[in-house]
Amino acid sequence: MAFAVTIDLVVFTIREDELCVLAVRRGVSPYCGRWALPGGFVQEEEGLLDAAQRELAEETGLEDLPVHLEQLATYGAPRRDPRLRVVSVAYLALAAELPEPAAGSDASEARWRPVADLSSPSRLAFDHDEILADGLERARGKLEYSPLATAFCADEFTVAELRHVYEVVWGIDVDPRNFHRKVTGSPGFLVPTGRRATRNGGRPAQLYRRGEAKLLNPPISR
Amino acid sequence: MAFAVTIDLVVFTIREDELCVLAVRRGVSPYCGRWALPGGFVQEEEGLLDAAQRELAEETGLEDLPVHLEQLATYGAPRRDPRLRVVSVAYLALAAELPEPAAGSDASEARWRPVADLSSPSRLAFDHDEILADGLERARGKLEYSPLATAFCADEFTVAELRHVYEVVWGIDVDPRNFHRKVTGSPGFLVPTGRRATRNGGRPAQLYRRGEAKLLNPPISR
DNA sequence: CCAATAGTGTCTTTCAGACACTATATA
DNA sequence: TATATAGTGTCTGAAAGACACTATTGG
Repeated sequence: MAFAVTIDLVVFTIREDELCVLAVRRGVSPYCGRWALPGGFVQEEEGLLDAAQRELAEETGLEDLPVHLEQLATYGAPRRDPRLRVVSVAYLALAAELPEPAAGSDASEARWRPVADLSSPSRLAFDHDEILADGLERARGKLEYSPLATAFCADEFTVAELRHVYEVVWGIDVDPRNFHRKVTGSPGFLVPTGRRATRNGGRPAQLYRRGEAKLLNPPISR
Repeated sequence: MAFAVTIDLVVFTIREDELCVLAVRRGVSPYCGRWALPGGFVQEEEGLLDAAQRELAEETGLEDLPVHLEQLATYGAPRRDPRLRVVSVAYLALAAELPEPAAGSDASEARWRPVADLSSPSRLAFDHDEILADGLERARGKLEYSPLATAFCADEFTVAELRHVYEVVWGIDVDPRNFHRKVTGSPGFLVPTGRRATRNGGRPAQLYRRGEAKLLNPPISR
């Protein structure tokens, strides 16, 4: 039995206080005209992660992206693609704010779409609603016990910017004082650069870079 | 580009104070004679989870197994199988103690092997060392914040038996008093049946069944 | 000066971890 | 009786959450 194997990407970023996902409008059948997650076929001599990185570079138009990329899950229901039997390996990517993407070969349009606009009966193509929901849940959960939130920030960032990531992804308010104490007290999470920045008036904030820590203990609870 | 798609199973159980994994000795090339994880090809009209359930039933010889089964990860390095391009979707299964398994069609032998015996340079076939390691890490992590440990227990079990699961999987001692307070105080985790049992002498213990809770909050920390 | 944001200190409650103690079975 | 295991109570230290307070900028 022969299968086609594809990669689908759930790429999140934060733009203007909203969690956004990279979406493409399909220009070919099936689901022509419908919004979908970006993706494509795995090539003959290509590993799965390699394929995900290639697709990500193609869709965003950028090389050497400073993004987090991890495998999410694999979807292979017999008729998820009406043309042929396709098994799709989904990857989750988190990126700092990027420029508006360019449309790829088989997409008539590519855009950052607020995740809130794609909920419920928004009906992405194929089973992409399910993949998006799984990606969102993974991202939300991982913020708790990993330093993943820094993947949404630029190379240098303030504690307030990092806190903003949590607030947008979780959709709740976080106490600035307790958050500050927690993240600056978590060893290896943040490294002060010595520089300071004034972003929105008020006292200038210390700038930080991601630290070496791979796990947050204790976690930050939702 | 055509791929073969397979399922590989990481099936854990606890036997005689040891965490064991279901392993088969390969009877055909490649890796003939070597130990491997059980698995097989996904059929034409079969979903991935369906295939995993079918393989699990075939390998253990039992239907309607009361086991936990979840997708683990997907492995697709270009030359992980020397014969052809294979993408394998691995599933993690956790089961209460089961009888010694029967060998399948392409395996000369099937056995429960202690995980400790398969560490380091044990060299399972293909990339199965990596899959096993990923499965072990997933199982260990999930015990912390989910009621998954009950999947290793029979339908009715004592707090001591549940504690034993944590001790064997994590390889550490757990304080019986604090553990008892914690799990019985976690709402929806355990449901007392009213029955009692004497397993090893001493005061008989209350018997419990799994509750409805899908998440443990706060988690039990390693 | 005031407004706004950054960052610290302090109090209360909750919970993990250590462990003494009581309860109920078998030999 | 002794012994083994089940289950409860209590103390201590760490950390979460609430929030008063100080610090440093711009207007």
